[in-house]
Amino acid sequence: MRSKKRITHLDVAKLAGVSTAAVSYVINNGPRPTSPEMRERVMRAIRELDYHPSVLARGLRVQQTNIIGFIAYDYLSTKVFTSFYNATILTSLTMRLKSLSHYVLVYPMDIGQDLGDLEILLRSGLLDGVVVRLVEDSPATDALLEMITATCVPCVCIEQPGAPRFGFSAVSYDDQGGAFEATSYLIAQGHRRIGYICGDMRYLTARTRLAGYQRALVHHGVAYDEKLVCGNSWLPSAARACVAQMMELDSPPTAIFAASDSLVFSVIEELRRQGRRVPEDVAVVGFDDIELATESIPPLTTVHIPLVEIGQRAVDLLIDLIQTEDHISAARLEVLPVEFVQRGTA
Amino acid sequence: MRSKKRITHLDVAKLAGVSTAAVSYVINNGPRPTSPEMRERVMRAIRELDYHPSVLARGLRVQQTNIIGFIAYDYLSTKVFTSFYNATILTSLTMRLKSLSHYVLVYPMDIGQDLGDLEILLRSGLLDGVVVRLVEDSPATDALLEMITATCVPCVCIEQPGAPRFGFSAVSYDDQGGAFEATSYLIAQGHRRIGYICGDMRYLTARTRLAGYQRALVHHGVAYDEKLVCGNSWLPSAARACVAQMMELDSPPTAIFAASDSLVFSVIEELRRQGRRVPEDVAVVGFDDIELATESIPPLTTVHIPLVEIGQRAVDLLIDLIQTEDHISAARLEVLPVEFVQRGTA
DNA sequence: GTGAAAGCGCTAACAA
DNA sequence: TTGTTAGCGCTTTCAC
Repeated sequence: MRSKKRITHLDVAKLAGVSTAAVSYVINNGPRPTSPEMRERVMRAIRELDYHPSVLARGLRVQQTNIIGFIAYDYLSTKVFTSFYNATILTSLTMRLKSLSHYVLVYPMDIGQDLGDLEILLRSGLLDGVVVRLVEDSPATDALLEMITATCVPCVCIEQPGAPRFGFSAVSYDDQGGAFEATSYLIAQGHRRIGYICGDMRYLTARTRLAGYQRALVHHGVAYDEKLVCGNSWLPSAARACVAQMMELDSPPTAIFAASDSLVFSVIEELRRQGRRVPEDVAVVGFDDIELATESIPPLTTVHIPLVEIGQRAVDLLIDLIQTEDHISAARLEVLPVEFVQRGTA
Repeated sequence: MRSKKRITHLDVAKLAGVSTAAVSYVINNGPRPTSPEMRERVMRAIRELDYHPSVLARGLRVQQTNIIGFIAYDYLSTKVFTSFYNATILTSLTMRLKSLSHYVLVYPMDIGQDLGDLEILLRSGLLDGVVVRLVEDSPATDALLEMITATCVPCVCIEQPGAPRFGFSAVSYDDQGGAFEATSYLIAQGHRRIGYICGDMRYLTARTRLAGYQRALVHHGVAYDEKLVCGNSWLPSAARACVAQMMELDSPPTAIFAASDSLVFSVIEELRRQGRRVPEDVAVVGFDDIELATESIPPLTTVHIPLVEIGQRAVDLLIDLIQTEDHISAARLEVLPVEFVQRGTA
């Protein structure tokens, strides 16, 4: 890198006794054919010198770096990667991109934060494209999307599609369908008093799941009781408080549907503290299917989100977008199905 | 990026009626002084054209990209970012580097995996430096460090220092001291039968904490009983099994020290399942001080690891290393203190 | 089939 | 004080 003089393709060319162009053709398998014999000479020289091309020089020349940005746009950027969603998606993106010889540059950002720094990055030419995880649809998010549009950097949204007018491709999952199915399951089990623990309602996902819950009630003719809907946070304390409150109702719930698995753990904890058994006294269903869901006793009945597949699809769409030169390929909105997983808590 | 022609410093120079060099001097505040008047003209042209420099071109020229790699070298790279440690460190690194106008490129890697791809990256000139999180000290890790050394890319290790012969700077924390203190605390509370739930013993940290536990016993003259040491996994099921087993001993533990907070949750769960109260019947202490530690009831007594500070220090050391041109500045081994936090479980 | 050379956008040494 | 220009290392058009 430093100190040592860098080996360039010129060194390789000299040693192999060919032109620099030839070296390039060999390395890239084109765009011009090369004789096997020259090929061999070049390869040997490369090995001998331990030559490694400079991405910078190549990038400058071809205007492409094979680096993709992951923009995690969330309320608390300091917690961004400790969140199950972002961590799982980041992992999935990284793996998929690695298999395509691409790298991932992470860029956490607070919702509402100044967009200037990100714009500098996007306009710097460092990134071939970005995937941005969206969690809501406020004006701040619109502003972000607006800015990205202006930079002309290929972009795919994840989890929440941006406003349609931006025309970005997006891959999300069937949040409402999952909530509908989970609730329907509980109804089918004979439950008529079903509590719903909302997550932080600033998140679109929390609202969509609530909508699915409500739609299921209506669909099956079960009365909606707002006393059975509670919470506005992803924190354990909030879930416990909600449970405590609900169970004091004259007609307490016989089942509880929580907007996330981590919420469910607290729900169960509080239920047990009150001496109630899960699922015998109160059935519980979660959402997410986090890793620990199968580890708990009993294992969680929940809704599986295909986060890994989401990351993979996002990568595929993005790479596609980048390759179709006039990247005006129609925006694709993919909504992956979720899967209700019946395990031990309901 | 594409489609639109890129605005270059030449455009700016023309519009401002100055030389391209002048543009560079203004943008970089040097290395030559510029008259305020010209400065103003250039700045205006930049704004007018909405000019953004190309990192690629700049990088090629100055051999510096302001991109740092984060190599997460662990057993299961597919789980890498869902781990509390990596996620927290990544966040900390990213934030610190952002404040220094640097970017982070993530590179998860399985222990023992082929090093070829990483070498290509390191030799590509894309990265100014790397911080690598180490969790053990096997030959595989040595091989990794060997390779990094050969590439001459500035490197700082995190959590575990590499073998001294590589001479890398490292920032870790006082694992053994923390375990010693936690155990000593329990002894001071009058406990003489203290169980220890090991994590996955392939991790150096699991072994070091065990050593701290043992040292504390010896130091305070408490008998060591190997029947009180159990486990070889970070999974909840393992912790529960250990607790179940220990509590059946003729002389069961009155306190349990677990190698991680997540383990503690399972310990408590199992204890409660057996109808025992925490901390009245059995005191419990964890390690890590994860976010949920304060959210549980009762809140966890645990050992706080300054992961955020570790990330920051690593960044500072690395940036320092990069800037001291002849980066042969002596390796610095920093061991940050941990903090025993007495809360509700012991 | 192969080589020479232009140029990607920038910085900094050299001139003036 | 400011302008000119030679590269950084690579790809690819153009000429042979």
